[in-house]
Amino acid sequence: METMDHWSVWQILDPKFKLEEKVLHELLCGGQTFLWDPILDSEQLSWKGSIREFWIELKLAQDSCVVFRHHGSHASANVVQELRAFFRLDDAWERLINTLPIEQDDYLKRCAERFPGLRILNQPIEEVLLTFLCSSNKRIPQIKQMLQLLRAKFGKKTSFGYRYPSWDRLSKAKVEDIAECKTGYRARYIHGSAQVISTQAGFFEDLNDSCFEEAKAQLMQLPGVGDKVAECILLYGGGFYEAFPLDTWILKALHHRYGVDTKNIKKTKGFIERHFGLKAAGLAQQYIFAYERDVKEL
DNA sequence: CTCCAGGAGATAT
DNA sequence: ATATCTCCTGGA
Repeated sequence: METMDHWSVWQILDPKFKLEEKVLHELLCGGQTFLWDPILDSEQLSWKGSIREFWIELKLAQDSCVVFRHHGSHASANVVQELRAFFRLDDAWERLINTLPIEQDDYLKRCAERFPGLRILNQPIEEVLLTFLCSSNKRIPQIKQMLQLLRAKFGKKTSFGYRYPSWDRLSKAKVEDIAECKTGYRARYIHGSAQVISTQAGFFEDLNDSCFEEAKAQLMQLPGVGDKVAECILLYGGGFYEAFPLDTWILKALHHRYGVDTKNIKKTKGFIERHFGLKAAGLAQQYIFAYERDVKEL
């Protein structure tokens, strides 16, 4: 087998897009996406992963600029466009942050200062749905493994790897075959969701045309999609920054840092809306999540 | 060995 | 509404 390792030259993504190493790592390996692996080559850290059909390597230049190279024969301009969308470079992050109570909230300020430039990535919602159907009761390495197996078994093969499987393909898969991908009881969720999606034409298109509440209700009709998973899908795949996934880390943080009675989900959601607002609550969640996993105090 | 992790769903109160 | 139990798997 011939392995033509055909990589483009390294290029700057955007001269204004600079990040610290720990922030880029958090973005690519912190639980938003599960398609990137850190690579340590000759003391230079980089990350290899994929976005749709593109296979990409990212690293930081001396001046902290994010640089990339890509595999295969794609035009660099297309990869740039894809990466700009992925990192949401054209979103007004500064303005979003300004809607958060950073100045009145020392804790949130500390979180934000620990991960400057942290943002919400933009991923295909149909991929994010599969991702977070796999996520329940699982840690990042296990979720990664499940997705890798699912892609290898049901995804389209490309010259460099496997793409995310289509929901059409998953709808024709047997539960047992999905379970072989170490998905466990989630295999039923994936299978069941695939059945619903394949019988509802335009399922994902309708989500894009819906408001947050409507889209959430639609998603929660799918087996395996509860409140937390729905909020993840809407935040990472739907671009709804008001979404605020309540996982165990965040619940612990809200309880210990703000004294919220997190046993009471309604009170908790009320606090979130009052304190963080609806414009960028999801971004606040991301800062807090990254911070707490980093400091491991709770 | 036991425990439980970045949950959802069913059941019982 | 709220609490408790079970559901696969793998790592501590």
